[in-house]
Amino acid sequence: MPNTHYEKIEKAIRYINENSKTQPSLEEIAGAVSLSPFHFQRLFRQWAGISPKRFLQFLTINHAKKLLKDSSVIDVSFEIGLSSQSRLHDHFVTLEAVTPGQFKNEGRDMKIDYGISHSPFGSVFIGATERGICQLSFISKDNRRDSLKSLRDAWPNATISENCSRMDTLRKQIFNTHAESNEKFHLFVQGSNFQVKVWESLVRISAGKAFSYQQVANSIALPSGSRAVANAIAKNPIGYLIPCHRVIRSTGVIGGYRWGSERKQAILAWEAANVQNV
DNA sequence: ATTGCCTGCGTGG
DNA sequence: CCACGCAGGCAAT
Repeated sequence: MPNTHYEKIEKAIRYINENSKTQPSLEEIAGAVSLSPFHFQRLFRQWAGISPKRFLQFLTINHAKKLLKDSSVIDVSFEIGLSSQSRLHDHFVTLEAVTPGQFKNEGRDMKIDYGISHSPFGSVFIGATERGICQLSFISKDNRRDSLKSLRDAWPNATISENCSRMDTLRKQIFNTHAESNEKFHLFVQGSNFQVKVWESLVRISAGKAFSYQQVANSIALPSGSRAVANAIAKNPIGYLIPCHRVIRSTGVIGGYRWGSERKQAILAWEAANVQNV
């Protein structure tokens, strides 16, 4: 899956958003990403496993509203304490967290590997300690350096070294959708108590579902805190595995995303396509 | 579907 | 403490 595939997808989504009023045809969209309708079809089948037409349906406001309606309530009845488990696609995610204060005492001589690899949603920067994955960010050509910088800023005492092959292996496991993988991932994050609480509730949202910021606020018993929740979500250091892309506006608008709203839409539609294949 | 006004909250100084 | 800004919500159109 070359990176150019995702770039085309993203471009198509942007074009659709910008021309939503005129309801562009498939031919028109294909033209906007400089592909023949035939190649456009093939690209989508390869990338998402579904036709562009189906894919477009997953991008509509109606579909998003339906997701919100079907999702009901996040089950937050996990054990109190800083760990939680969730099924995500065909693998499990556990979350371990420290507050910045705790980290100050424990965080000496920690080792972090990092590397850049290629996902269905563009290049990813992944960082991992012995205790778990501590960063996953999507990168574009103009922010290549930022991910490494934020890793260094977050873990100033750590020994950080490049290990592309480890991250490439990890990347394959993370974005693998085949049922036999059944991988387990351990995440190791640093955040305020509030942030961690919010991130934990995100991990409990399974693929193919979506919640509004309001619903997440309800789930942590802070019904008036939707904006604070949005703030906390925006600080999520581990994209995709902490599925902040599954939180959208209550109106069905996909809303903002740290790594670009189009990418959020792409991931959601891709998940929708994969879930229904199960 | 789009605007504009409103909110309460955590965060950082 | 207090001021700030927010990846939001909601009502009106």
